Amino acid sequence: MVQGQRDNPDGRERLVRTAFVLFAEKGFDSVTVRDIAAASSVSVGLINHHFGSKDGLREAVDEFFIAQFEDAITGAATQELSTTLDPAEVIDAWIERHADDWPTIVAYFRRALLEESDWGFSLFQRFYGFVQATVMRMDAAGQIAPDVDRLWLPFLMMYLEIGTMVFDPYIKRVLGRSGYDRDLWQRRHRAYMSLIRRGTAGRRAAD
Amino acid sequence: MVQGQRDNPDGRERLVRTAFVLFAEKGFDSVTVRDIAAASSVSVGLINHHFGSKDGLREAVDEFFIAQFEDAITGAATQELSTTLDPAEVIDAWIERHADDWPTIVAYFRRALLEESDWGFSLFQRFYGFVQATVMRMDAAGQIAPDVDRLWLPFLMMYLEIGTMVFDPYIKRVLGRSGYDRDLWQRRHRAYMSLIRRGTAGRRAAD
DNA sequence: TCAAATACTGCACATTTGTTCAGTTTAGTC
DNA sequence: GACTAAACTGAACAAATGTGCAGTATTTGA
Repeated sequence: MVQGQRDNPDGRERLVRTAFVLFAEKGFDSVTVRDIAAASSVSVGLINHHFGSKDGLREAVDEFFIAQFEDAITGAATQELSTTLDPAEVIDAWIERHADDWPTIVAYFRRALLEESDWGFSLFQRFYGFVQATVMRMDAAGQIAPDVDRLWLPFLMMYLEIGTMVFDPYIKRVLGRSGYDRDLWQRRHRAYMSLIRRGTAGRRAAD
Repeated sequence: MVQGQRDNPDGRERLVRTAFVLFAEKGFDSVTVRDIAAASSVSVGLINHHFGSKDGLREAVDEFFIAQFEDAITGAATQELSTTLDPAEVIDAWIERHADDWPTIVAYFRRALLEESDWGFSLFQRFYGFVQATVMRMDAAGQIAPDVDRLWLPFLMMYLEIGTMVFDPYIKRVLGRSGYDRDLWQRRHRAYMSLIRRGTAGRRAAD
């Protein structure tokens, strides 16, 4: 039936995957239905047949993105929390697994944030909830000094987490390579953890 | 003659200021020349008369923005560095002075960064240079531990600085008010300084 | 094998949008 | 007050773009 179509890369699915890449690259408004149809090797009419409108296609692509993103992020998060492996190894494995789609996912993520759509907000909110949970866990473990601002800390940590996603195109131009290159990404993770724990100066009291 | 026009808010200047606000609110592509002309109470033709094209207008608006932004940022930075006043007072004065234009400036800044245009990159680069200089100054003053990653630190600090600019629309929806509200902005600044200096745990060694 | 449902095509249409340009108004100069 | 240059207008134009739809091909189920 209709659902069966999603298995083989024909028509509907090819449109979604192609549109996903094009939207990520150029933004929703800058991509025409003719571009998408041509890149998918189908006719323009097929878009409206399956999705009703260009906006309908966008919704489908949004869902597709969420699935990809969710998979990549929460997969990594739960893995990092639940395993006793060396974090560096976990990161390695994660990069290895998402090397291909990650740039597109990041690019799409950027667009979503820029557009201030409702679902972009829900994405932000989910991220916020995740970081907030991390903060509460750290707090319960006594890793956060009493005079640290509990309101801003989660936001600041979010900035640090999302920063590379949002600014990677510029990182690339400053450093000559992506912040998601294996070694750079690992270094970033260590630098991030270090900054969170003890800032730039002095060494932390215990542990 | 031509230059004299810039003094009184007629025609050309009104177009630039209006377009600045509209671009910041909706983005370049989503604003039509007719929107701009109508909001400026002039005819469509005048845009091409003065700027040659819609892109010409954008360039003029970019220049206008840079002037505003430069003024606001570097003014605050130099003031904060050179005065012996309480930083809180400096921030207060700064907020007071830019309360009106700041939201528009921030919104335009968001668009510029997320569009990946060349001049958006130069904006990023300028910011990067500024933060890097701060890091070097801190380093020279011995405020940075030897094992801190010198490559990532400037970027991470940038994320913290720019974060509120880029994500303020979402902050607004999470907290119910802008991160640039007087007290929130002050708290953010303190939280930022604290995080940079000593992280979340322990107290710093000296000072 | 037949029929109905669904995938798919591609042209036509209406709307939007940036640009052009011939004409009009305004402001400065001698 | 006449002359000129610049500011300004607004209708017309062409290109681009999303959508509708009548028709064709393909798949599905009995």
